[in-house]
This record gives sequence, C-alpha cells and structure tokens, in this order.
Amino acid sequence: MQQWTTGLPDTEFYGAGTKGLEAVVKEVLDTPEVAIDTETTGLVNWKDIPLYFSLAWGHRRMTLNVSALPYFDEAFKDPSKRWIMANAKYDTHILANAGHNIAGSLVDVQVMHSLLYEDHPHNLKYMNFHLFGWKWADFQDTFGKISSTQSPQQMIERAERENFTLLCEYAANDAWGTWQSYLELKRQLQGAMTHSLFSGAPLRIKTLWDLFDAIETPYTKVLWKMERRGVLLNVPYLEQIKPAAEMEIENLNRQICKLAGRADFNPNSVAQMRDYFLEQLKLRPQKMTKGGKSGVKQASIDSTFLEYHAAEVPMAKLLLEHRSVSKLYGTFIVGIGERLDPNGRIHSTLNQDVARTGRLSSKDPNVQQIPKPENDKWNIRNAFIASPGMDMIVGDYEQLEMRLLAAASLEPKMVDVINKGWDIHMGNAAMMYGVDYDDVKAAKKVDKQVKEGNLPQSAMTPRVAQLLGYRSDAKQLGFALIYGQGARATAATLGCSIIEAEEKIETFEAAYPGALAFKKEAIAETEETGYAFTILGRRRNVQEIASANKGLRKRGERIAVNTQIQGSAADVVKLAQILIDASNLEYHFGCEPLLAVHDELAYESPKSTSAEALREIKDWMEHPFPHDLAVELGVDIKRGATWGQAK
DNA sequence: TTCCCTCGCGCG
DNA sequence: AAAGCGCGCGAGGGAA
Repeated sequence: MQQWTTGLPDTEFYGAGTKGLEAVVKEVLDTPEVAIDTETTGLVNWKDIPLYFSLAWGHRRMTLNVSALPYFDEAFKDPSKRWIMANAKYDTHILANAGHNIAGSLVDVQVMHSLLYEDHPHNLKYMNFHLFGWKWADFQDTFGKISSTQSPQQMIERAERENFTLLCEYAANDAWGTWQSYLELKRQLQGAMTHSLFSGAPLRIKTLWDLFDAIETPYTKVLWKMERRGVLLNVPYLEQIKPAAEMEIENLNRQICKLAGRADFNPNSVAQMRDYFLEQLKLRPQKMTKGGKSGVKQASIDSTFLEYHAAEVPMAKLLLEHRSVSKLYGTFIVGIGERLDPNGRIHSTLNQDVARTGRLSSKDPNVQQIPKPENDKWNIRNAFIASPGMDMIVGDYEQLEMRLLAAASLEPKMVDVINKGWDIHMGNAAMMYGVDYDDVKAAKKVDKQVKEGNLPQSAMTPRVAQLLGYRSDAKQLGFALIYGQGARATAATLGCSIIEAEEKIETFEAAYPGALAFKKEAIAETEETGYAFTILGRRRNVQEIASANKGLRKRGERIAVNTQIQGSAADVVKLAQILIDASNLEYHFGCEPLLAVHDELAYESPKSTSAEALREIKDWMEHPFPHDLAVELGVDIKRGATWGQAK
C-alpha cells in the first residue's frame, strides 16, 4: 500500500513552542478556506478528543500536536472562516470536546461528493481514489486494526514512539486529500447544471454548487448542533421497563419451547423456525427470500407467513409476539440504554450523505426507527424527554409527500382538497368514489366513537363501513402512486384481488388525471436526462431507467417518481430547519433542536417561551420558501413533557 | 475473536 | 419471472 506520493509539498510539523508556529497561525487567520482533520482517541462523537490535527491549504500541508490547538482559537472564532473537512460534524465534535468551538462554516467534502455521485461511497479514502487515483493507506492500514485490546489512542501513541514520520505523513495526507478533493469537487459542482422539479423554481439554484453552498453547508451546522445537544432520556423509566420486557420474553420462550417439545429451541433462529414450520408442521411457504449476493432463496418465515397461519397454528402466534417483544427489548430498550452520555443524553449521528433521495439517515442510535406508540406497549417515545424546565415541541408535516405531489402536478382537484383543509385521505376518497366529503368524515367519527365505546356496535352500518373502506383504499392508493406500486402489490396491501386492485387504481387515476400526467412526465424527463430532480435541484442518477431489462426499467420508473416526491419532501424539511436555525430561536427563546425524523421535527424550549417558539417553528415549517407553493403545507405541532406526549 | 452475510423488522 | 420508495439494527450462522 502506497503511503504517500511524490510531488507533494513537504509535510511540516508543529507543536506548542515549535519555531514557526506563530507564522502558521497568522497565515491561517488570513486564509479564508483551510482544510482540517483530527487524529483522535476514538470514534465516539460526544467523548473522544484530538491527539493530533492536520491542516492544508494552498501548497501547505502540516501535522500539529494537540498542544498547538489553543493557538488557533482566534481562527476558530472567526465566523467567516470556511473549514474544509471530510465528515465535518465528527471533527467538529472532537474539537469541541477539547474546548475549541468552530464559529465558521463546516464545509464537508463527503457531502459535496454525494451530490455528484450519490451511488458511490463518500469516505475520504474512496474519494481520493475515485477523483485522483490515489491509493493512500487508511488509518487501520497504517496503524493496525482497532480492537477491544487496542484503542486508536494506543496505536497513535505507539506510532509516536516508533515511526513519528509516518504518523505525520498519514495525518497530513488526510488534510491534503480533503483540500484537494474540495478544489476538484467545487469545480465539478460548479459545472453541474441543475434545475428544480417545479416550474417557477422557489429558490434560485442553477448548479449543484448553489445547492451545496446555499443549503447543504448551513445544514451541516444545523445537524451538528442537534447532534451536539443530544436528547435527554428518562433512564429510570427505561430501567423500569427492562425487567418487565425480560420477563415477558422468558415467558414466551418457555411457552415456545414447550410447544415445540424441545428445550434448545431458539425462536431467534430463522433456520430453526423454517425447519419447524415447513418440515415438522408441513406448512407451505408463502414466499421466498431475496437471497442476497449468493442468490440462495429460501422460504420466508416473516410476519406475512406467520400472520397467515396465526389463527390455526399456535406457534405462529407465539412467534409473532416473541419477535415484537424482543425487537422492542433488544433494539430500543437495551440498545438505546447503552449509548447514554454521563448526562443521560444520547447523541445520534445524523448522516447527510447516505440517502439517495437527500433524506437524512440516523445511526448510533437510529432515532428514526423508534416505535410508534400504537406498536409499543411500553411507549418508548415517552423515554425521550425535554430537559428540566423545558417543553418538548414536536411538529409534524401532515401528508407532505401528497401535498408536494399536488403542488408539482397542479392537479386542480387535489390542490382543492388540500387547500380546503380537508383530511387528504378522506378528500381523496370523496373524489375517487364521488361521495360527499362530510359523509366520509362522519363515518370516520362513528368509527372512532365505536372504538372508544361511546357508540354501540350497531352504529357501524354497512354504509359507514363502505365509506371507511373508501378512505383506507384512498390512503393506500395515495402511497401506491408515490411509490409507483403496481396492481399486484396494491392488491396485497389492500387485501383484494389483482383485478379489483387494477380497477381501484384506475378509479384513482381517473379522479386525478393531473397526478397521472405528472407521473408520466416525471418518467419521461428521467428517461431523457438520466436524472430525477427535486424541488431544490438535487438530482439522482437513475441508470435503471435505460435498462434493456424490463424489470429493471420498471424499477427505474418507480425510483424516478418516488425520488422527485420523497426528495422534495426532504428538501422542504431541510429548508425549514435551516430557516429556524437562522431565525435564532436559541437566542430569542432558548429553544434548541433535538430530533429530525423525516417529516417530523422536535425542539425543546424553556416553558416560559415554548408557546412563542412553537408558533415560530410552525410558521417556518409551513412557509419555507420566499413564495408559498400552490398548496398549503400543513403542520401539526404540539408541546409536551415527552416525545410521546407532544404528539 | 472478529467479520460478513442473510433475514426479519422498526420507522417515514 | 416478478417487481413498492427510502433508511439502520440485532441476531444467527458460517468463515477468516
């Protein structure tokens, strides 16, 4: 593995007291854009600290001991400075953990790369190879594998003693590679023309560089603040749930083993379950698994299969219950409890460069997959709480994707349904089946009251049931449109025959011809340009759409439609977050961001100001553009002590 | 031990 | 031939 290449500027080294450090500090102060990277004690964003750091700009590259860090505080405090980094939020945390807060911009080359090459990896090593053909060693190639017995800190300390030159070269390479990637990617982004999915673009974005500079760069800072603050967990609440869940799992295990007649029966083993249901009970498989890389397809023992047999096969029912409880326990109760900082907060990493549509992803832990209360008997969302003296404010876009479909297609009836303030699924049902909106609404109300026991079962007349069926059809068909779902899959989700599903799809499309036309145009444009574009001009290459393989081509069409809608929804939420940040609620109200779950944003604010903060947040969420779209963006927003209560 | 893959499943 | 979009996590099981 090549460690460094010839023709690079010499690597300089500085620590506190090294001759020439003052001159370097002065030059960094006068340089508007500087690449920086850190070598750290570990990989935990709220805990680990820098041991070395490296800088690069112009024709300079250097490694510095952490002792030199304080000399750069004036530069860090400069709000106009642009710090070029790979995985910027991480290094910014590491510096902050050592008491050095960056006031300038966080310019992330990984995010730059993701705007151009969304189907590639974006780590620095890959990028340097992809952009320049460099094959530089990464950390583990250079210093050895990180393991339970060898921390990054120990490896760096050994390198200090045994091969200091290598350490300096390695660190400087990272800053240099970041700097060079920045220059190249900036050039490429500036040359990449783009346009908005919407005619009469709501913001002036001509190139991908505009998108990066105006949206993604400030967004990195917003996300950093969220990660930094983290969210407070009610630890005693989780501790209280834990033994209850453990007991429940043990009970289920006992029952399952008894039913199987074996003590070593493991409900977590799909292989054992397959054997039991297929070989022992001789049940027929419902469907096969995907098979992955190896292509080995096996009978699927998933919830579809288990639910199909739940009525007559006791084991199927028990296993469903076991899976549900053990998922809650393992992933959400134990998994989240392991990631607390000393203050009882968790700091999920919000990834800006993963999702091909421009959505965020969340990991360690993934706060975007915390169960909904209706699927969670312990209501784990109530373990996410506001800080003492504060309220949690949770704002939810209502049917954002359907609204954007309406705004993009300008389908008059759909626009009308939305701007009348109707429930979209009910409105769609009324339009689809030519019934009165108020009748659908009344049916939904009857349904609710019957479920709550305020009305007798007899209130559920055939007509009410029919209207409810219309609404649930309309809801599912709305999703089907956005996802490009075909008749077969629609039939499965609606629980009807394929013929019936085809008829329903036709009814929906006939009610909204503009929506169908939008879908066709979206596909045609992607066929023509190779890309799907979002409202802010983010683009996604959809190679599949030109495939000779019909299946792949159809997939390309689904991606083309869905990316425009899902990606535009992501743009809207992103823009709202940036505007809320820029309006400085932190200063005015002490209000700060906590969570972002696709179309849902959570903040916390002192109780005395939370009502005002809520109004401000709602306003920005509903009006993120200089001029409003053709439809209103409805946001449901509430305050409460916990995530669950504020919903 | 650690790594990788598969499966199943949580969320929008 | 079949075909719903976008993610991340935990467990099992086999390989390194």
